[in-house]
Amino acid sequence: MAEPSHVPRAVIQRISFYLRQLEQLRHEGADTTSSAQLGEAIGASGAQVRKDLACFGHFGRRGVGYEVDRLIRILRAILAVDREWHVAVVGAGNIGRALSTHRVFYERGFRIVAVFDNDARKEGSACGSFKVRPMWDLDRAVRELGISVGIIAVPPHSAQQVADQLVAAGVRGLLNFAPVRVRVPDGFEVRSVDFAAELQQLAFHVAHLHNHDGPNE
Amino acid sequence: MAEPSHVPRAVIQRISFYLRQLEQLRHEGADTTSSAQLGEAIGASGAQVRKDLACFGHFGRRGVGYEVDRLIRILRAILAVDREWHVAVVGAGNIGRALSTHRVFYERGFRIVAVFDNDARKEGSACGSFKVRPMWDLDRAVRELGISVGIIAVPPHSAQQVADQLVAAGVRGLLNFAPVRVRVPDGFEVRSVDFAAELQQLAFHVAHLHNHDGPNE
DNA sequence: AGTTGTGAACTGATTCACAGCC
DNA sequence: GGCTGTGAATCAGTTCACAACT
Repeated sequence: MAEPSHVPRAVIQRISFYLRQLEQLRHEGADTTSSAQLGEAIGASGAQVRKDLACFGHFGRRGVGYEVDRLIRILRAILAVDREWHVAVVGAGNIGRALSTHRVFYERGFRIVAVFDNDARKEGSACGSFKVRPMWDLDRAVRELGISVGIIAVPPHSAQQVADQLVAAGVRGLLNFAPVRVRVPDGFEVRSVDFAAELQQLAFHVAHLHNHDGPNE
Repeated sequence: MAEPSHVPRAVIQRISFYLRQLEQLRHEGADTTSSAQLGEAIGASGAQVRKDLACFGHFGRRGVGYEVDRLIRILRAILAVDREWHVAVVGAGNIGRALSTHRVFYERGFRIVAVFDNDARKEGSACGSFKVRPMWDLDRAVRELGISVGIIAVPPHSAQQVADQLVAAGVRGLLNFAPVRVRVPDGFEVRSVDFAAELQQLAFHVAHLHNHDGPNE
C-alpha cells in the first residue's frame, strides 16, 4: 500500500464515503463503477474522486472504470479497517449507552469491548451486553483487551481528564463527544463530534442562507 | 448585523467554537479577551480569529481586545441562536432517545418539542418527557409546535424518506445521523453526523500517521 | 506598549482539459 | 467511444506583516 506521505484530511473523509457507497453498490449487485458515478453519489466530481484515489495508487482501468470488490478491499486497507479495532466507551450516560449498542460500529469492524464510568452507582450495571467497569480498571482492561480506540462520552468538565487517562493507558485514538477541545500529545489522535455545534451551524444556514420562497426578508 | 454575502463553512464552524469558548470565559469571570487567547483555546491563530470576525463587522477595540459579553451577544445573533429553535427528533431508537434527553441542546436554545417514530410498538411510549408520536402526525405537529429543525435518527434505509417527509412538512434544517447522504431541495439545509465515518478516519490516522515511539515502521 | 483590522503573499485544494490506455 | 490519470490553471482559505488606533 502506497505510503500516505501527506494526505489532506478532506481526502480521508471522502475515501470513507466512497467506501460506504461502494458497499452499497456491491449490495445492489454492481461489479464495476466509474469515478463519475462514485462522485455523484457523494456529491463530488469525477475528477475529485480520481485525484483522491491517486493519492494512494492506480486502481482503475482506463475505458472501463473500477472493479467494485477490488476497490472495497483497497479502500479498507487504506483506512485500516481491514482489521478489527477494539474500542472502549467511557461514560455510561445517554450517549455512551446509545453508542455501546450501536450496530453500525460492529458492522464496520469496530468492536466495543468495554464500557467505563466512574459513577459508583452505575458500576456493574448493564450497558448493552456489558457490565460497566470502574475507571480504575482502565489500564488493565486496555492491556488485556487490546483496546486502541476510546470514545469519550462524559460531561465536558471531565473530558480532558478522561482523555489523559486513556492516553496514559496507551489508547492511541480518541473520539470525543464532549463539547470541549481535548488535547493529546503527539502520536495520539482525537476527533470530536459536537452535536450542539452542528445544530448552531445549521441554525446559521437556515436563518441566513437561501430564503427560497418565503415572502419575508 | 452585516449580511453574510458569502461566508465559508469553516468560518461558521469556528464562530460556533468561539462562542462556546466565550461562554466558558464568562463563566470564569473574564470581562475581556483577545484574538490570541480566543484562538489558542480552539487551536487557531489570532489572525484567523480576526479574519473570521471581520466577515461580520468590527467588534474589537485596538489595543484592548474584545468585550466578552458583547461578543457573545454578537456571535449569538450571527449564528441565529439568540432565539429559540423548536426541534423534532424522528426515530426513537438508541440515538433518538439519547438526543431527546440531551441537556446540551436545551442549554443552547434548541428545544426538542416532539419525538416521532413509525414503529407502532413505540408509539405512545415515553421518550424522556415526551410521548412518541406516529409519523402521520408530523405535518400537524410541525405547524402547531413551530418546528423548524428536524433530527433524523432512523436506520439508513429510511433516512431519505424521513427527510422528504420533514421537508414536505416545512422543516427547513435537518441534522442527519444516518450513514447515508440525504438530499434536500434548494432552500433547505442538511448536515450529517456519521459516527462510523468518524471512527474510520480515526483508524486511518492512528494506523498510518506519526508513529511516535514504536519501534516498528 | 498592546491589539485590532486588513491588504498582500502564500499554501492547499479543486476544477479543467487532455493525453494515454482499454 | 469511454474512462482513467495527471499536469496546469483556478479558486479558496490561511498566514504574514504592518498600519491604524487606544
